[in-house]
Amino acid sequence: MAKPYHHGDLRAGLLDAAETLLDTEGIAALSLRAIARAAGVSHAAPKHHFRDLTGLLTALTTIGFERFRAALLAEVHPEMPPASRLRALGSAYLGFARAHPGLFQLMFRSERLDWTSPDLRQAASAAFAVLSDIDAPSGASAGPIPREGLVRALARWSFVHGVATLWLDGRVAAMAAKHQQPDPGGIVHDMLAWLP
Amino acid sequence: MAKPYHHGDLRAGLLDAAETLLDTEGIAALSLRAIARAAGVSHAAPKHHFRDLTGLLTALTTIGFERFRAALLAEVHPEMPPASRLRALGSAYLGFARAHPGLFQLMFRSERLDWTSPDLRQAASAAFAVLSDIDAPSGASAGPIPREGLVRALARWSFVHGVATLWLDGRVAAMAAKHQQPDPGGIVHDMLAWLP
DNA sequence: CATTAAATCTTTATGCTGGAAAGATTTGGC
DNA sequence: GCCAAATCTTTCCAGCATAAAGATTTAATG
Repeated sequence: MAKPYHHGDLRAGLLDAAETLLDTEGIAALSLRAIARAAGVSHAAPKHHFRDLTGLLTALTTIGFERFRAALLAEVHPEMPPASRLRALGSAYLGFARAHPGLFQLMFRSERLDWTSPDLRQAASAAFAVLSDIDAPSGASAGPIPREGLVRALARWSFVHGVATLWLDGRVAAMAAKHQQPDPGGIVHDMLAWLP
Repeated sequence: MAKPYHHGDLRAGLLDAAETLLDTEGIAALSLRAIARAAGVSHAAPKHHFRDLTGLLTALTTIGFERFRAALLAEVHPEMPPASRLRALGSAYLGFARAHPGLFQLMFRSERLDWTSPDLRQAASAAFAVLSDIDAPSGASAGPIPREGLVRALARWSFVHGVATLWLDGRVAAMAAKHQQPDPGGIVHDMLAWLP
């Protein structure tokens, strides 16, 4: 039996291939042609499912934000005291960044995303809501937060995000080496004590 | 008088052209050919001054880190009380990111840099030293910092860097809009109060 | 000053990329 | 069974990075 003309579920196949490629070869290897090759189709086939490379990466990133949100929610439980919730959330944020560095880069530092996509916006917004709703985790995210709370939430987010970014970029390791500290991972863990 | 065969100082000309292109067209427009065109030479001319595009961008980024360091040092004065120094430094960090977003992106989120370059490493290290030396600004950066201080310094750095990153990416504005707050810049400013 | 070596820039070529257009094949509605 | 739509391939164009070879200018040496 030769390869059938129709793939079956090329859309999912392309997203799968893209993620595998992202994990194995890194973000720079994410070309439309390479993804199509990995999925076993011609380089023009993706056109019918995604407008262009940006469209494909935007879809993949949307999935990434959904997984990110799930990873955060999995670590936060309503019965936890607020301080523990905060620590758990920060730890989950860093854990996701470390477990899926390629996806994390795509989500936060890619210039090839279409941020006008409603799906992407919604997924990203839902993930970030987990962070800002930490003081009221009982689904009270209906109304807008007052300015003070927003500033606090953004400060927390900035801190954890900064840690994740500098860590993934190897700055923490470089700094630790420079000051003769052997355990960058432990340092990152200790940094969470400074979470606002 | 026709265009002379030799440029005179093509190395500086290319770096100039690259920075102009970065400021006007954004980081995505930084192709070797576009830079060469802007400098008025053939696309193979840069080869003699930089090994490849990575080499050129690495040199430009090195300059960026030197300017970054100068911008930080310009705002910090020994006679300031430590708390003021900290605030001033954070403010200068954000100010640089806002004033030179393209350069900032190149410095912190580009995959096309050669981090084995001694020049780049030295420039980056010197810039970061301004941040970690804040508690002892009198040039006492000779020896390594103890672990506690390193964690604290990295925490501060992570926070400011996270703020800058989320700000430049438009997340602060998006979050502010979602919660009906009109002034993202003011929010960013207020976030600095949470600096560890 | 003349000659030669080195430095600098251009031309040419290869192979990758994204994207558009047109053709081939299969599926599904009628 | 037939036609339209969906899906995939082939072909084509332009831009990119990089390498190699050639042209031109500068500099060094005698």
